[in-house]
Amino acid sequence: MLAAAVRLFNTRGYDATSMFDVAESLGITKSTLYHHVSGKEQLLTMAVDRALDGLFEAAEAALREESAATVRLKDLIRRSVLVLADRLEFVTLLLRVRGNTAAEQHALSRRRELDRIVTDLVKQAQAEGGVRADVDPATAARLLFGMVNSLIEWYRPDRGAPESIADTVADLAFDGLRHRA
Amino acid sequence: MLAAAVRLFNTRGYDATSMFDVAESLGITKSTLYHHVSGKEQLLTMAVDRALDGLFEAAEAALREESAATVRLKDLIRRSVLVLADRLEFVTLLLRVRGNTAAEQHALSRRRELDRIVTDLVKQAQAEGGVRADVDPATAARLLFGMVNSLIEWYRPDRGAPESIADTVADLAFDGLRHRA
DNA sequence: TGATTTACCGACCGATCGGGCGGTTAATGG
DNA sequence: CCATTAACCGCCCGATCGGTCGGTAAATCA
Repeated sequence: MLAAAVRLFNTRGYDATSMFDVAESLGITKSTLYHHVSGKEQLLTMAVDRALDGLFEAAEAALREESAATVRLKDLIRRSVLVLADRLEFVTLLLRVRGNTAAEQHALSRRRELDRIVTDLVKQAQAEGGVRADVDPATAARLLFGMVNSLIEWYRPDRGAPESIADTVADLAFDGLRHRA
Repeated sequence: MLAAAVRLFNTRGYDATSMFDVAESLGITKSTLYHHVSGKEQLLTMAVDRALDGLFEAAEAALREESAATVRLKDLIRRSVLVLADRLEFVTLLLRVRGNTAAEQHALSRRRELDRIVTDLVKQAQAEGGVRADVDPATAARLLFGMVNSLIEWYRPDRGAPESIADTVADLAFDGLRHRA
């Protein structure tokens, strides 16, 4: 049910999707839908929470590792890509939230916390000499996850296994496009 | 007037912004607004066209250069960042269009054409040996512009000159995060 | 000056939306 | 077998939306 709603939210947009549309796609009436969920915003909240929980688990797992910050950073990227691929539709919805309601504001603040985690990790990796120090860590973190998050715009399960995409992304992030002899 | 509308569209979302909101932010009534524009969708169309025109000009200027494909690719990235920064709000709106109306479909198809241009350029750069050949050119193009396009999520004029951001992005894209001795 | 155009407004319309209410059928459990 | 609960529906509501219309004030032009 949540999945059906999220699919509609992503294709038509959250505002443009009516509760009637959601109900219809499930073969039930709007009244019945309201018997199961408390309202439209709850569907949104459940969906973005599902996305955020996955991303936080990925981040925490990467941070827990006992390896150099540079290695943990690369792993954070890889794990994030896997979550993106696994919970594609939920993360898609999350990344489109603009913060008009209290629930959306809360989602945005959790996203900012993720941003802080990544920025800190970049900073540590720079300090230990694994990452070039001539880029602002916050800028690097944002560009990095701009690249990762772009997956929601084009990734489809038939375009390769998540693991291989994750490797490509992490590899490209660290070594760049340039050919090396 | 267009600028005011686009600003509202970006902060509250296109669907969530009423024509009354747009009129109010201009200090006029809805009727007066309709005296100047033909409808809500026209505002959208004008805005995304402004963004697309800029991006196409950037792409064509980069393609016109008489240099190696690798250099042209790097320049395309740089020029695109400059357009993003210059027409930030228009591009922001463009990148959020989901294709529900005919006008939005048209915008999406122009975006896909840009994608093709970049993919082709990556392919040429790989053929001449300037870009590593072990990544799928379409994937590389999408990740690359995922990174570039993420600017709309965080770039603010006070966060550095567009030119320096453009250099950072192009540099990171080609050489990666890794520190080199 | 008089005529025409341009900018502007208030009032209104049909459609759609999120959500609520009262009631009915189907399942469950003692 | 009966009572309780869960799943379901038709119908309705108040609010809001994009857009229209008839008309007025101000600018422009002959």
